[in-house]
Amino acid sequence: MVAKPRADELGLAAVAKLAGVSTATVSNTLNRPQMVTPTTQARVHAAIEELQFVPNRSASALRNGTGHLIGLIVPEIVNPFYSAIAKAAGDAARESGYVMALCVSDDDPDVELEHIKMLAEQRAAGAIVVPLAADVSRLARLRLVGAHPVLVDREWPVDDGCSVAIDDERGGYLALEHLVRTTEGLIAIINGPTDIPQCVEREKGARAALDALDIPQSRLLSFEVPEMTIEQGTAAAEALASRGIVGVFGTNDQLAVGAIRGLGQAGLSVPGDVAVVGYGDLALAAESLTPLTTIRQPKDVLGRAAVELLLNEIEAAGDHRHEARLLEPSLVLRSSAP
Amino acid sequence: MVAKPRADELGLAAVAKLAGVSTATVSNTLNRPQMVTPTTQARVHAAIEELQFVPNRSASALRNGTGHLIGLIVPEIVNPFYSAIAKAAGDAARESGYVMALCVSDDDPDVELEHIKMLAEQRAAGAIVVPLAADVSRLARLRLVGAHPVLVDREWPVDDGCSVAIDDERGGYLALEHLVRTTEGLIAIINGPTDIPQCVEREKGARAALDALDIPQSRLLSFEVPEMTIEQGTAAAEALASRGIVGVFGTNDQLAVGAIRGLGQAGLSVPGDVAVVGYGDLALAAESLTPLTTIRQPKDVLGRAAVELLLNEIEAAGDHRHEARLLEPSLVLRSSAP
DNA sequence: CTGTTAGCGCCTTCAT
DNA sequence: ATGAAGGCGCTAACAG
Repeated sequence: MVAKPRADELGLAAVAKLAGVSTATVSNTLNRPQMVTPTTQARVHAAIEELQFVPNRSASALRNGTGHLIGLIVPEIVNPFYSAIAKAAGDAARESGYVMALCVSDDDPDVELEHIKMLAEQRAAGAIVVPLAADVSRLARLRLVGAHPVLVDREWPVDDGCSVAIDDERGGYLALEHLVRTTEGLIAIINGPTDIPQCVEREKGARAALDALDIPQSRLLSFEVPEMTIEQGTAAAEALASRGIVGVFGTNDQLAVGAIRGLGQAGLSVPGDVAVVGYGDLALAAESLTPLTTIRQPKDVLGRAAVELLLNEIEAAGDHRHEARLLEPSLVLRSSAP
Repeated sequence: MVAKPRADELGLAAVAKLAGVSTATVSNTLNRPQMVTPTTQARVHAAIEELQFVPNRSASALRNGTGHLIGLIVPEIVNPFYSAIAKAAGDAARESGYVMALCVSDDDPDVELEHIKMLAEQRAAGAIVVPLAADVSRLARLRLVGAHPVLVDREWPVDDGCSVAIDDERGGYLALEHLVRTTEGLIAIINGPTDIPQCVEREKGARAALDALDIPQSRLLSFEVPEMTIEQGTAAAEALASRGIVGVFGTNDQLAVGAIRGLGQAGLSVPGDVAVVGYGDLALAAESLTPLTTIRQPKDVLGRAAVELLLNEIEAAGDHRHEARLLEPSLVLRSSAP
């Protein structure tokens, strides 16, 4: 048989040779230590050290059909909500020995699809997806090559995978519950477009709080704005100022911060005349001139949970029940609505 | 010869069989189209479509010694500066067919090292690193396995790789030039700790502007704070308010926004009594109650340039001159210092 | 322009 | 507990 010149010089074979064992033993030492005598392990590790051996994951990925890569597909990354998720998911991935590919779809379905293809080509073990379109069928591509998709902030139309989300209805409930309990009079909800599911859920929760506390729905005035920005919040509050409101629920922190400004410009003080509650607990909320009472979303828990569900699914041999986890938001009290 | 049951059913071989060509032709159609007759290409593509064939990059990575993965190592991601870089780098990577692994070191050298190891194991083609420690020798691990490290925001001690950075001295120069040209009187620079290189550079540039314009250094008062936060900016401005200053240069946007608040609390108006310039052009700057004049850092250019340098180095056969690129910041005029 | 063939480095059954 | 050997899917020589 012809000798393999390279294999003896680098790679697992070289380690085996130096340690005086076979390649299988080296592989076992690395992946199933309990199958190898401690003494042998020590010899192997010494050889690894000596040769500066770095295992080649492409090779094991090829051999095993799947590797230690997972993908995270998000619409944006320059957005504290998503970057917090990315941070948490990346930490969890690393702790489990996985590398996390960052895929920013930039609100473009074509880009999202391109990322899905690339992850499929890399034979990623799975992907955590904050999907753009209601149509999640394109994620099927991933299943075709053995990658497991996990949804964030949306559930599967048919029970076809794991998902994690934050209970937006509950968040809306908490916000309004606080406002009605601490004020008497008209409250306005400044909300984004109704084609954003989160906006609908938050308002639904807000109105549910009214019902639960036996308060007429007429106490809550809806005000819809086209964009969820500070400017729109300011404009909305200026329009609302003359209506005699005592409370404002901005369905994200930008709207709420804008509302505080608009109220101020209209001569109303926060929280003296009007209490304001936001949603999201971005840095913006704490850093605002009058710190914002808001709904905190457990972004880190969300990110870690997504990875956890994904790894569960990967490691589950064949028996695996998909799981749809719903996380609880919480109220953070600050000056704007004490 | 014994038949290979699997290879005929999926993978490149199956495509070859269906298209009635050899595996080499399929490979060529995919990677060197110019070497294949258009007619044949069409047949191959039809077969690919038909079989829903997804090439396996682990296999080609193994074969080629390196794959289509690059890493981005950053200290944080929940920070608009780094997330903007990540966005740009990720876009550039995707456009070139690379997947980008996000590695957040969380200001921990051990975590950074762990990421380096993992990228080495994956045989990443390269890594873009915003390094933590002054010691970049650990990046050598990457070179050992054929991965090319590119530094961001720091140059190589010895000319041993490519790097990109933003000219902080120039930024400081621009900030102070603007302040001295639009005011008359004492200016304060509120700066972070001198062990942060960027802080030193920015102040150096600020003082260089004074020299260049023949203004005595005594017109610029240095004020150092332990942390570059809004709170510290506020505190600094309050302390400075009684000194009769007419201008403030906050060496990041947080300090500048804080300064505006502190000045306001001391009864001084911005820009009426005092002009304020920040640094960074974060969303915070534009969204501040009095929008902030600041120094814009070309974060997107930085991210794309890093990938460009990296790919240049990867694709350069053997002849490659390392490049250290320095990017120009610019002044963005807003209300705080018109 | 296209076909044949020999591994890339590792893992895992099968034997010992 | 350890050794031997085949092949994962693909590419780059070389032949034709």
